[in-house]
Formats: sequence, C-alpha cells, structure tokens
Amino acid sequence: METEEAVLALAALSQPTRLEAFRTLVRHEPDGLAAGDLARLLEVPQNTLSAHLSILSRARLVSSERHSRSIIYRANLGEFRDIAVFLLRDCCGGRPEVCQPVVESLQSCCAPKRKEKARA
Amino acid sequence: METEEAVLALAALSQPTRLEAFRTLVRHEPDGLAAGDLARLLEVPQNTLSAHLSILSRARLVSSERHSRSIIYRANLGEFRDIAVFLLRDCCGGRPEVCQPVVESLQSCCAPKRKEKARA
DNA sequence: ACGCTATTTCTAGAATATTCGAAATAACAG
DNA sequence: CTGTTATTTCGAATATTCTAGAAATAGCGT
Repeated sequence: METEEAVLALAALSQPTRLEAFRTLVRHEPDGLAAGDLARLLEVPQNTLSAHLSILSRARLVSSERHSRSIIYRANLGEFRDIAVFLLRDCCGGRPEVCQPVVESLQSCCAPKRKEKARA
Repeated sequence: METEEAVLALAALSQPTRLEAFRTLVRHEPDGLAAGDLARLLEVPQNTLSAHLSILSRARLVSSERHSRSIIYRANLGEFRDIAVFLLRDCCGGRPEVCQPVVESLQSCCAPKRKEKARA
C-alpha cells in the first residue's frame, strides 16, 4: 500500500453517501446487495449511487458481479484491512506504546468472548 | 465518533500533502514540528501548508501550541485511534473473523520488544 | 519605536467533485 | 422483435477544494 493508493481509498470513504454505502455493504457481507436495493436503502437516485459505487470500485473497496439482471456489490474487506494497517503502521514507527490502545480496543471490539451472534 | 466526524477526518487525510503532513508529524512525536519546518520538509509554501494544517486541526487530527515565535504542531494520536476504531467497528458487526486478520497484523506490527520480531 | 522572523488570513482563479435528468446498455420474457 | 427491469454513461449545472500571491498578525531583539 502506497500513499497514492491510500489517498484514493480515504477519498472514497470521505463522502457521506459513500461511507454509508460501504458500511451497508459491510453489514450485508457475504451476500452483497444489488445496486438498486442499495440505492433504495440509502434513498439516493440510482445513477447517483452508481457514480459513487464506481468511485468505491476504483478504490478497490467494493467488488461487483453481475447476477442475471442485477449487479451485486460486495465490500472488499481485504482492501479495507490493508488501509487500516497502512494507517496504523505509520503510528507504530518506533513507538509501539502508541498502537497498544488501538490493538486493545479492537480486541475487545472484535472478540465476542462468550455468546455466538444471533444473526445467521 | 459519528459518521459526520468520521467523514471530516477521512476527508482531511485524503489529500496527499495533508496525509504526508500528518505522517510526518506522527514520526516526530512527541516533540512536534514548527509549521515552517514542516513546510520546508514537505516543500510546500507556508501559506498553503497553513491551510492544510487548519483542515487537519479542524478534524482534530493535529493540535498546535505557540512556542515563542513558532507554532508547534503535533499529531493527535487519540483522535487517530478513534477513527481507526470507528472504521473497524463497522467491519465487526456479526463477523469477528473479519477483524481477526487486522488485529493480528497490528499485533505483529506493533509488537513490543519483549519478543523478537518474527518475520514469518 | 523599528525591523526581522514566523505564521496566518484574505482573495481569487483553476481544478475537481457532486448531483441528477435523460439517454444508452444489458439481460431476460413473451 | 418488442417490452420491461436493472444499471450505467452522458452531459451540464452547481458546489467544493486546492493553490499561492499579497497583506495582515504575533512575537522577539535592539
């Protein structure tokens, strides 16, 4: 991950409709969502959303696959992870104690220790 | 951290000069850097950088403090951590296995010196 | 006070982003 | 082939961002 790629991804996420679109797609993993369904959920015209999805796609944050008449969009969590690591890598240069709180926050956020999630 | 605040921070970081400015300030923690020194390092006119620093400051990503004639800028790693957690929080909804690779990447990246850095 | 240095604010033009109506493209059914 | 649905591309208006010259502000030394 280089600066140029990071800027592309950060710019893609730094617009309200796109950030919500990405978050919605994340919530719908791994099934994905059709472009039209996403437009309806976000209450945005289809062609406007299409432009936003194109930007997210160029930033590799989402991928798309045609499914008969619909085009299914999915969040690309791998790229998302790379960006997170890129951002945090910068904060680790020589001072691991800076990242420790981040790692701890994520551990408590990501580690459901007891109960399995109801959503199936 | 709400969407609006996240968009502000992501937008602040999604411009090459500002991303490099922020990374440079991170590397100079905890001493900070004078605005002029940073402008010289980045080879950007002082007033242009001043506008960028103002945007980073409004997004709470940097803080400033006057030191006689100079104004010392410092990266605000707390806000930075909040953004990282906000972004990753979205990816954790129901699927902790998504975040696991991120946490692992950060752990190896931020690993304290107690253990040798395994380059596996 | 004056000059010198460091930084910001003012200003405006150029570049880029956002939005959406309308037209185009793609897939399927009859 | 024609019609319907799903989505994208085109085009153009509007809004925002970026950049930097010039002027203004703040602090320090004399």
